[in-house]
Amino acid sequence: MLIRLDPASAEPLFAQLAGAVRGAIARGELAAGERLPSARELAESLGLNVHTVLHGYQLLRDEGLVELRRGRGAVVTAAGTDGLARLREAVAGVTAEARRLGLSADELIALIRKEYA
Amino acid sequence: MLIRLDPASAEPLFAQLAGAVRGAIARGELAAGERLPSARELAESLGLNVHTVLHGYQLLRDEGLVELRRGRGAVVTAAGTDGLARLREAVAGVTAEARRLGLSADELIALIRKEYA
DNA sequence: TGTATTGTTCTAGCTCTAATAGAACAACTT
DNA sequence: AAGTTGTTCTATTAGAGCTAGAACAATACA
Repeated sequence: MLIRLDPASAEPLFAQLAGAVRGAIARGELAAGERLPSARELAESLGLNVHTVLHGYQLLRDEGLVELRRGRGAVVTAAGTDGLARLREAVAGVTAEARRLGLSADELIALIRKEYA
Repeated sequence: MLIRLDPASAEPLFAQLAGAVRGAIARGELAAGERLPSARELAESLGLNVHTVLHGYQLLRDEGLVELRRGRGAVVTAAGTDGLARLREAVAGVTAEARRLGLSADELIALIRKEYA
């Protein structure tokens, strides 16, 4: 799993890291049960602080995509791997775009219904 | 044009302001050539600092949505409408993906609302 | 032309978040 | 039993966002 981070981006490093893992899961590059590198390991190879990596991992845990256990590390959950993950990314993209355009949830949903009909 | 800001949001005030104007343009509430309130005026009515409003205006200018001129203020440009087209494309992509996965419109909308919350 | 309006630029200070750093600790693996 | 790994704690640094005040330059308009 290749991870590229942009320190100059407005998006925080921990969020970029979480996004990279999220995308890898969505694209099927990471299967359920698979282990991510340990935080210390990944921090070393990315030139980041351990806390920054753990921050990203904890974000993924809060989203239900990975499980964190001491001594074992971060493991991809089964819920994170099905086709819904891909859809979720698409949904996130659309909502972000809609938000960026200042649209409310209802306004976006009106567009969706129109498109679905 | 009604503008609502949430000071508690993680999104900066200047970005929220820009988003509101952006949405109004996308929805056709603001036509090309129309003038926005002056920064001092809008800052007063929103309870913000002039610099914060100008920061938002300058963001819109960098995006090509408005033109800024001293003595005249912020004027909506003609290029202001293609953002909506981009959103429409994204919406089409998501609905296609959802259909492919066998989701109903309501199931998709549930995801959208969850994402928007 | 003269005057008011409006964006531009500058300095300054405050607050909060992100990121780094080091350390001790608890749970799990082997 | 020993090593690995996430958890928690305190602390510091750097930068963004916001506010504030002032002076300035270009435009609009009477």
